[in-house]
Amino acid sequence: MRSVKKVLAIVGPTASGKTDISVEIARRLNGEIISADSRQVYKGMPVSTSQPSEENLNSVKHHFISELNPDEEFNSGEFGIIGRKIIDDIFSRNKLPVICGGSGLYIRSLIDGFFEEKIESKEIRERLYRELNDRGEDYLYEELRRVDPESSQIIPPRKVRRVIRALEIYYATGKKISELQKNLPEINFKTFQIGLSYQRKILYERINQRVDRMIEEGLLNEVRELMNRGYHYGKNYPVDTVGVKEVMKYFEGEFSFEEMLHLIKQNTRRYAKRQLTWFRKDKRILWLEAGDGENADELAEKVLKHFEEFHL
RNA sequence: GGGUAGGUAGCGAAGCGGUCAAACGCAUCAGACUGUAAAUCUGACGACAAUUGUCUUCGGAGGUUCGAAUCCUUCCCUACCCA
Repeated sequence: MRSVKKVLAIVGPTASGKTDISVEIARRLNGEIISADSRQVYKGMPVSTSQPSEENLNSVKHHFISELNPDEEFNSGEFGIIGRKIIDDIFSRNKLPVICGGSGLYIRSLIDGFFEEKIESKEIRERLYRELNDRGEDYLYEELRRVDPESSQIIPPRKVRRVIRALEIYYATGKKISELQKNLPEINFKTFQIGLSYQRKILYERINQRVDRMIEEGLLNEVRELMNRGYHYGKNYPVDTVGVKEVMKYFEGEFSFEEMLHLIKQNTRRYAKRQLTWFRKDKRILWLEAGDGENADELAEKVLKHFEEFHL
């Protein structure tokens, strides 16, 4: 008989200090970090996405950091599939997988699994976008209602992208997305999720400070470089990122430096709020009140204690 | 001292006799979301009851009117201009 393997996941909103804590823990428990962050996977934006420091990257093995160019597509489904392979591999080397990230959907895909069929059709998707243009979103929604009523119940009419994705799958395979979504993969590990929580006010202060630091660390140069390489938030989704988009608009003269700074902070706060809404819904997460002054070591200590007490 | 423009809910800003608790934007809060998720989308937002409900608001005080944020008088304040 063998016990089910345990995986540790550290979640929380942006600027909650996940990165430092997870590195500390990985160090102590002989772990490797699986970054569950939809933007840190990309190269060329270490400052804007607050990637782990060079030092951290060197001291602990990280996965899904700086692996793709901003014109390469990636998504939560693929992340889950590849991530699970990596988790198996980490276990096979007798190490502990430590998931760390703020992209809720990615984490869900990784630890709970989405259907694994890879369905993507550029042509169909393009056709659907053309239809959207010509006939509007109501038309597409009607189409979905006809083709996959169950999904149309779940997907709000205004969420065009999801309507399109559902239709894309239907036309590419003849299968309904609502049916596919019932085929969840087997997950051979159990995840203990711990969330870092702060009083809203403190979190917002941390966010504001972090944005100021990003400027000092060369955010503007980073974005300039992205632009020089031809990336733009209008055509490369990975670059449609808080902190990048605003700087691009600043360079394009859309607003002043002050306005840009203000907007980055504001949008980051909003992002954090959405993350909290997402994570709050997952009742499996154990929340750890992080307070203000605590350092990564102390917090890591607490996380470890809880992790040890977590039994299946 | 004179002139002009203003003072509206957390801020910005509409409204200029009834349909105004008062448009709209922002901030804030709450929520949805299984393959672009740092994205996309929804709702609440004077107070209280928390669905049709009640109460207190539109610088202050008076007044006109069946009825005022909207008209009149007066006072206070702000900005700019002339002294």
